[in-house]
Amino acid sequence: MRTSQFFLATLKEVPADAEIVSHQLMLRAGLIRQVAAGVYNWLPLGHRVLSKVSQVVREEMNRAGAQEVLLPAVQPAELWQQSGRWDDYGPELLRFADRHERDFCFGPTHEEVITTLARAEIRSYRQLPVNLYQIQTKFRDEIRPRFGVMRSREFIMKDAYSFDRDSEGMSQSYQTMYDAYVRIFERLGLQAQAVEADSGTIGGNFSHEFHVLAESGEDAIAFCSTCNYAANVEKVDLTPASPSRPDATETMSEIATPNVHTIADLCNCLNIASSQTLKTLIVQGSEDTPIALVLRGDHSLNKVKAEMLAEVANPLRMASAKEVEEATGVAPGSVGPVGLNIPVIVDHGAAGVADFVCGANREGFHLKSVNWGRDLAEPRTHDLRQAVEGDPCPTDPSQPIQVRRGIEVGHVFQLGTKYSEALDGNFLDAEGRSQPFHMGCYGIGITRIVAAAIEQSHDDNGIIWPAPLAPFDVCIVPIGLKKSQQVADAVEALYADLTDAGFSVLLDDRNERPGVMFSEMDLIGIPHRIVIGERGLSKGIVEYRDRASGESADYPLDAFVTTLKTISSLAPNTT
RNA sequence: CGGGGCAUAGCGCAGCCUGGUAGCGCACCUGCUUUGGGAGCAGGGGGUCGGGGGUUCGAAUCCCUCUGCCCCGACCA
Repeated sequence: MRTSQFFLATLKEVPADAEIVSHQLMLRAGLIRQVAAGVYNWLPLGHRVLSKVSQVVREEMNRAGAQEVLLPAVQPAELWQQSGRWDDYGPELLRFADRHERDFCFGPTHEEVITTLARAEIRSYRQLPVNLYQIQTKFRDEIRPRFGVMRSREFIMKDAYSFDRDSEGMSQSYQTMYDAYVRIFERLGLQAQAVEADSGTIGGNFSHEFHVLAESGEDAIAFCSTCNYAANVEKVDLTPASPSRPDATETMSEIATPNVHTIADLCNCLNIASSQTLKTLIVQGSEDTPIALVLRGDHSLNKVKAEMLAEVANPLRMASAKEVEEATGVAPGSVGPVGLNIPVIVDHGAAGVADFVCGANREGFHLKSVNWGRDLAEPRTHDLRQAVEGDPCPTDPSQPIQVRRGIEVGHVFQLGTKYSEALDGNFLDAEGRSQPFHMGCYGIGITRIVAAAIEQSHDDNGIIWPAPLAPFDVCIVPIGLKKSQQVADAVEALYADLTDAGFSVLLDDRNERPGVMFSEMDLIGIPHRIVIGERGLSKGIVEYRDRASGESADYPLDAFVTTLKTISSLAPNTT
């Protein structure tokens, strides 16, 4: 490809709306352009990268025994009504009606469609197991799309669904996919980490996320420093092996705290640590009654854990100020567990504090030196809080966990029979009995991977593509192309030779100044650069430069194709 | 959905407070010069000032309204 023919759309300035480096560079390098909030055009350069990602994913899925299909993007409401998700999925599901006023949605995921397909076509255990996948555009009407294609509303996802006769088979299919994912991220040149995860709204009971570690990541991942435990912080179990609490040393008293409604205010006012305070959150109960959740002042509520409680509404909803007042008799900010006549569930951390400070259920007052089992009943405890750095590792409690940020690029779930039961996805087993499929589902964010790769690999000059993702393998920058027939001849010959050797080559044949060409080739991140000018040609050499290291060296022109083959095969991430 | 902000040339912005000729840098076009890290000089093109309504002799500027986009929070792959 020649730059004079190629749709290059680079930007010198950083677009004002782009926050994170991958978004900035994707716009500047001309990979994408925004069309609407969370909706993007993929320009030729970006599309080439996208194709590289898809191709690697496709090859590894095929190798793992999965078969590619293409399911519809638009799905009828009935399917979602049957699974119950028409109501459960919420406003994130983009819904619309056709000309006959029939309801449809734009698929955010495809469990319903695939299960219906399997129900129709798979009748016998002899046909199992099956794993079907697609690479397709999804739409999720995110409340707040941000960070470019990192969290867009329209995005491309590889989603696979496995069908097995029993849970052992499902576990095997799951493991096969897990292994395939490890290979995929390795081949893509990404440093990805598998972590234990919550299965969220997709449902199911066993799940791992694959994360690319990056400061800009939206998820927090807990690692153990010694064992190989790694989990989304939402998932970290903080149930203590042996609950303990210091003895009470003081007598409870009520103190005036005018205008104090936050933990920070309270700590300032009384000059105490937030770990010595308790906060009381009122949430909607699963019946109509509100529930009080009590946490230490310095801890925060983990929604996933709260939602696991039978008496808490799922999804979790915080009570409004008005509801709090109706339930407790006082406005938010003054609520405490003492004398509360709604159900109270206390986090293990909060249950371990003695002589604590909490709201007095009376405007302008707090209680001080409060103790469980004395000033109020021994609490009903549960694991409710978000893990933080330094919490004990669930596998080896003697070790503290570390918390790092990650970008979720893949997620594997064991679904079990949730969808097959809801949608009558059954087959006949060897005894002729009807059984529901044991399903698994496996997602990879194709578009997000492009952004994640850039987050992980860039410098001040632009993108540094891992070789397997690069839109072109090598670029040729001629010096004095229009002036020197010698340069023009050498460039054309090398371009042809490299192309014949199987490299994808970008030849900068514009009449630009060298600085412009260097800057743009750096920005778009081509791994290998060759500079050809009269100066070198007179000695029979060309200059080679490695984008990642910035190191350059001169090589003889006549054997350069062989040289580049050697160099590129030595690079850490080769195709 | 709550809170905040922005909308003026392809991009980045000024002008608005205090109403009166729509501007700057980059990009773009032409010419000359230049050619190893986003060139110099000269000339040039390009804007319903997000839409609608109002106030006024006169609105980018003041008022009302709608829309879009961005940020913070709750939500999520």
